[in-house]
Amino acid sequence: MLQRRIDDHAPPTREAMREAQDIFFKHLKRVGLKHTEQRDTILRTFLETRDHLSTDELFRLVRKKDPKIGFTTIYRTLKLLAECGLASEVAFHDGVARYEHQFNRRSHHHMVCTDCGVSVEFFSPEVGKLEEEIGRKYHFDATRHTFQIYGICEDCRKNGKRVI
Amino acid sequence: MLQRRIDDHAPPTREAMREAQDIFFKHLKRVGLKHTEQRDTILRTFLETRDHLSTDELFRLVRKKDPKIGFTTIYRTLKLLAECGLASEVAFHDGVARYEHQFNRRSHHHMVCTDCGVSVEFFSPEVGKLEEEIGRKYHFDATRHTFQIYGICEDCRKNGKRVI
DNA sequence: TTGAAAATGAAATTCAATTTCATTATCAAG
DNA sequence: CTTGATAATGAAATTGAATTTCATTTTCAA
Repeated sequence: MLQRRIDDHAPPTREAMREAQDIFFKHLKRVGLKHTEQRDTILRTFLETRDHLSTDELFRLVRKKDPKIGFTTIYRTLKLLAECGLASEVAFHDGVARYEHQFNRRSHHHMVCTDCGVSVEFFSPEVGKLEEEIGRKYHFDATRHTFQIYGICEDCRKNGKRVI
Repeated sequence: MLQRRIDDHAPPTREAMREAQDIFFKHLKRVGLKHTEQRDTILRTFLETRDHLSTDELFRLVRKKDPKIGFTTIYRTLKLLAECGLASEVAFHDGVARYEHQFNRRSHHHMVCTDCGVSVEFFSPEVGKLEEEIGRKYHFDATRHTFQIYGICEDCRKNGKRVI
């Protein structure tokens, strides 16, 4: 399913980029991995997006910058980025894993159109509080949550049922 | 990943069972499908559980009652049950789709231990309100939501890191 | 009773996710 | 600088849940 976003998109500043690279390479050092050209290219490409990218979609973007970088490396690098908090997985239940970058982003959630796949971000601090509260109540060490709302967007409602 | 639940479990009354069967067979009729022995057995088996079952797990349970029923029929019947609201999919992100029955169940959410897989239900009416509110704000016709909290349960925290 | 339509289930297929492995690159120590 | 141990890379193979196919059987309205 196609994955547009209807929110605005500010490209990262040079400074933000350097800060993110710093986080990534400190993480690599910490877990005994190496700094490579490929990982850097992938990180930079990823930060320039604000979409919800599947591994394959990021692969296509990275390929424009360096056609020699393989799918497997994208796949593994996304896992590393998720490990150090620069990326997070968003599960929209359309059969593929998607990632969005989390650098300098406010905590947010998504509402997804089940017809055309478009998503909107929304902000809802209550949900974070709920996580903490419920965790405490049931003696879980709550680490994260997922919250998505599904429905039909205005456009799809107007245009009627899609054929494809 | 194994999927225990730590909530209580009341088996369905004979009356509840009949009511659910009624909903299912009315649905079948409505969409022009037929009433079969297999579908009835699958529904009854499903209602007797309150776990979060993968298709394969339900298949194993059904097989005890009628070893001739195949996996494919379970798979298709679960989709039908979801269509008429008797089942709903719960995505715990452990790589398999799970279903829980929704008949005579209060609206609830799950908190899942990322170590051992155990889950607890919790009740949080605020989340439903939030769905409605956000939908209105962004002009979506909101139909459903997913909300899960992930963390480490008390047992796993005490026992330390699992080996398996 | 009957025949058109649907259901069944074993097997095959699909496809994203993940692993394998031979080759290449990184980098800390000398 | 070397060097060599260790990790990274990427093409290809594998995995496994989800889904489809298809020949046969069952359902049920007329």
